[in-house]
Amino acid sequence: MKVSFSDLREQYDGAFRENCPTRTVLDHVMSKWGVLVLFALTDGAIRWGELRRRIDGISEKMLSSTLRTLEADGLVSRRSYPEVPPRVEYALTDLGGELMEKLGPLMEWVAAHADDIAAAPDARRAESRVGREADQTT
Amino acid sequence: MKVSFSDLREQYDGAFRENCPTRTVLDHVMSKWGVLVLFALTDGAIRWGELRRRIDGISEKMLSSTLRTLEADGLVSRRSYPEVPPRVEYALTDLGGELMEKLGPLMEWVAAHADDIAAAPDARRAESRVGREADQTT
DNA sequence: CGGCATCCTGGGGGATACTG
DNA sequence: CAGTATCCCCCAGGATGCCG
Repeated sequence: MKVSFSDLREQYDGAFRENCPTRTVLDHVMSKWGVLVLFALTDGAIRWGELRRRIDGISEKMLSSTLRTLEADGLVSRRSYPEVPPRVEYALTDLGGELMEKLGPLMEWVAAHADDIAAAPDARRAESRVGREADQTT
Repeated sequence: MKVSFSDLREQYDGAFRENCPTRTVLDHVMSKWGVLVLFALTDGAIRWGELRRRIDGISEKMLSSTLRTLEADGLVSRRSYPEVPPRVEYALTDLGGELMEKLGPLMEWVAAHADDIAAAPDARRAESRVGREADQTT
């Protein structure tokens, strides 16, 4: 492994513990819709309806609740204009922006390899990284 | 936004479409346990029981199913030794290793800011990134 | 030890209708 | 337009038990 996760684990091994805040954040950010909503906001502030249209398949309920969660987490900001008809814009906070910088490379990688993975036969099982000599029971 | 998500979106805007493979991968990787399992494997191959012990709160069922999913995705390899008592080791595949390289910085960031976010009052709502002049209805 | 099989429950999440 | 409210369903996921 090129990345020293050991260091991370030493400092934040609590990530593996149930009560750790990391778990919560992970659950919010990595939730089914969390990533997509955050990702959809990377262009800048957009309106509720636009968000809904951009994220295919999301229901009003989930969009609302996801936005509320992310807002409570301080990752997304909500700004409503006292107009009629009502207009509300959502945007990433500075914190959310930082997060997306980390999330960006990941999304790119996933997008690039999605087909490989989705189409993955179990043929790839042989491609083990462990350099051990042992029988494959399977 | 410092990252050019626009480029990504142009090429892979399907990420927002329901049938897109990206969605599937995201759901698997970003699932409640997916990240933690992958993360726990970054030290190298470890045994089933060890995994279970490392990931606090995971049930046998979820560990098994998560491992099977990730294995089918070609991100994790499974190697069983024909011994008695049985021994099975799991490890990241090359693909899984690549993924974790992208996931690493994210995890570090999350771990570092988890407390901020978890403890986030709605006070942070004011910290909007949009430089617009408008009334805050809330 | 390393699992499946089974049962069961909570809440994630969709559909629809209504409101400011 | 931008939500909230309500109903309801489904399955993620925990608990338990058994097997190779």
